[in-house]
Amino acid sequence: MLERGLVYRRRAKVNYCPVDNTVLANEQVEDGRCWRCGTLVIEREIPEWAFRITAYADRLLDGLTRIDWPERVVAMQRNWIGRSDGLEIEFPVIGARGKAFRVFTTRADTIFGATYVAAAPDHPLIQQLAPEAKREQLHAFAERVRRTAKEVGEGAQAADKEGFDTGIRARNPFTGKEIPVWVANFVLASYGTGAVMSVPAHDQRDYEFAVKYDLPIKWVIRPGEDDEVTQVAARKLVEEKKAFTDHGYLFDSGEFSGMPSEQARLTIAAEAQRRGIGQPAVNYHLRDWGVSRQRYWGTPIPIVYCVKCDPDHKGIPVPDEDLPVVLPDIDVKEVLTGKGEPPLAKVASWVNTTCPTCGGPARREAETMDTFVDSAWYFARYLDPHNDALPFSRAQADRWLPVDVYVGGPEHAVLHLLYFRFWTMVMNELALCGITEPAQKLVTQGIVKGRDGEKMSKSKGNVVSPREIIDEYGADTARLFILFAAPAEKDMDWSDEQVQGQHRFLGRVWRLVHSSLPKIQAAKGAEGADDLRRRTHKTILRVTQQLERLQFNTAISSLMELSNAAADWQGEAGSLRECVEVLAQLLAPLAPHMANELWHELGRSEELSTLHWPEADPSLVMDDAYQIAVQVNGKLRGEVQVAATAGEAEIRDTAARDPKVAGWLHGKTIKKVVVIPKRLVNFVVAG
RNA sequence: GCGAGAGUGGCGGAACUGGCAGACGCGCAGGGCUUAGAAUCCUGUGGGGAAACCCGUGCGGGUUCGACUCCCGCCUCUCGCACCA
Repeated sequence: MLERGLVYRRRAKVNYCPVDNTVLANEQVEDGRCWRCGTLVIEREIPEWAFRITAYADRLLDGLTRIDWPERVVAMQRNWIGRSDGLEIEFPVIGARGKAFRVFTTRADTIFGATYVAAAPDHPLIQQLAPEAKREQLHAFAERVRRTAKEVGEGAQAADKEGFDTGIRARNPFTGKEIPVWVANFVLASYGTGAVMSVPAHDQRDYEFAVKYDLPIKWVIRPGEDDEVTQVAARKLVEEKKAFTDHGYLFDSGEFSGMPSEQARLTIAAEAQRRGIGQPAVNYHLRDWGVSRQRYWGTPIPIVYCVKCDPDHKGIPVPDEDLPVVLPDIDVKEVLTGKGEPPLAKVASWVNTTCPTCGGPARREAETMDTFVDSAWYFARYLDPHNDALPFSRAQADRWLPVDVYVGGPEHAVLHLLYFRFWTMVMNELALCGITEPAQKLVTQGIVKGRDGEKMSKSKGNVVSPREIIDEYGADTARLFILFAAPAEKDMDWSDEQVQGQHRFLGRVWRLVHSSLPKIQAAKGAEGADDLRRRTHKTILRVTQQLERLQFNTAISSLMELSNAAADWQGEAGSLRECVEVLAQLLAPLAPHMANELWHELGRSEELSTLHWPEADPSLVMDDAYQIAVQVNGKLRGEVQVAATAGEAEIRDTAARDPKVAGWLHGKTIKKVVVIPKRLVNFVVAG
């Protein structure tokens, strides 16, 4: 990856957690706080290693259309990558030859309405071009913005809009008018070009800023081609203190007047390009993935520094034959200073090494990688865990990958699940595997909430451990409870009563088998087609399907139904035997301990997980008679039994003869009869 | 504000592709077993009504013989993102 430029060392402002004493990636900061401990993150400038995930931004976006992942996760990733297509264009500075503010805009169609330029307070041109008298104030303003941003936490509730006239003047390249250049606290140096063209009439943010500082507001887009419509719209917007941000038609925009927004955007961009003052540009919200961590636990970064061969401190990769670099076996506590220094730096015997190029003394990189690096590819290591030459062999990768169904939590949508996809694309590029997407289907399971209905957390003290149920009722009950309570992808509430309910179910199955034993011991094999056998085989079919679809809750209720039917059964002992055996087999994935125990009680010695899954006998899955609902004008009026072989006419006649139905049909004209085989008959009558 | 998802009994939740709404479980009520309890078993359990029946899947319309399911317009809730130009 180093050779391919996919990992590089940079000096950058990083997110730093002062409690965990480590750097965090952008994805690992939630609302300005550390994802792990919730501490407000501070900004620090530390050199670090970073993965060039941004080089994959478009591939990460494209791939989303080819995988079967929940819409929610797909949307979050799309959002996070945040591709934005627009135009970069220059606003020349008046009185400073050759200097210009480059701005990024997605709304080139509104350029005739750009009445000022807003730059980030620390934009490089500001200090350089601002009049002498203003420099100090500008500097103070930039300082203040930086401090507030830190206090509020980046991305937290936005501070009030604040700005400052720099005294610099620029020219709107399309209107030719002189406009002021302001600095504003809402313009981010790290996004786009660090400066924007402000169109207060058509951008809410610019509008609020312009109102506050009394800057001109110029309308250039109107909702229709008609003046009157525009007047009405404008009045309403002024009343609501809103900018008109929709697309529409241009006016007061020179030769572009009358064009619809979409067309104008392209035409204006082309014109800017023709004049050599701008070109199309794409921006992403996604940043490169900073992976250096000042921790012990993590994969060592396999780089050494040699003063002689590498005076710029760029790093020399550890040669393949010396990989992997493993962590030294030390007592971690002894090297922790609590000051955020990498613990490994304190381990002289490990840090000091020889340079792979010149053989002279060298130092190892003492920082370790983000542990998300490990989780990005562990799935593939399972394919070939004993391979000590490669992460895994290509043959195994081709045989197994991609993962068919991956189960995880939605809270990792832009963390693990993003890195996971990126890493797979890199592995593909390195020809380690042939796939570009690691998991075809993603299922996001819900979380179990505490007894108070709140998300479990140690600080709230509402954590319920599965251990509690396991100790009191056993692991089978614990499993059934969790699976039964709600569909897999839904959050569920903890419920002590439901736990007991599952325990009772297992008790019923246990007693069912034991009370059946004397009856079925001497029984012949199951034969014929009685109700219980039909039910047994239908249940096989249903449960198999439900398990494949991960509908564990309904699979369990199907088993409950079968168990209830078996308990009531008065017929053939052979059918009962078959039923309880099947019950044990179908229960095996859900409550394995009890299922195997029962299997052995039934006189079978195998381990259930080694047996073939039961198969339904097709002849027993079909009924030879059905209960059919009878409606009159769409209302349920009766129920009749008809043979499976009955034709439409026969079904209709049987239904009409039913005494209850006949009462409703009496004296009416039948206008239409709808017959849905095996389900219902509907008589449409009048009069 | 933007994006995604969800609204069904007292509760968790069922209902394949438009075809008997409420499966299964919990809870509750009544009963059996027991000196009593625990456990367990049986019966009942959407609302109204004595009954025949009527009403009922967030609200209002629509399509259809028939709508929890499809269409249009709202409301509420949950989650995610949010000064990204």
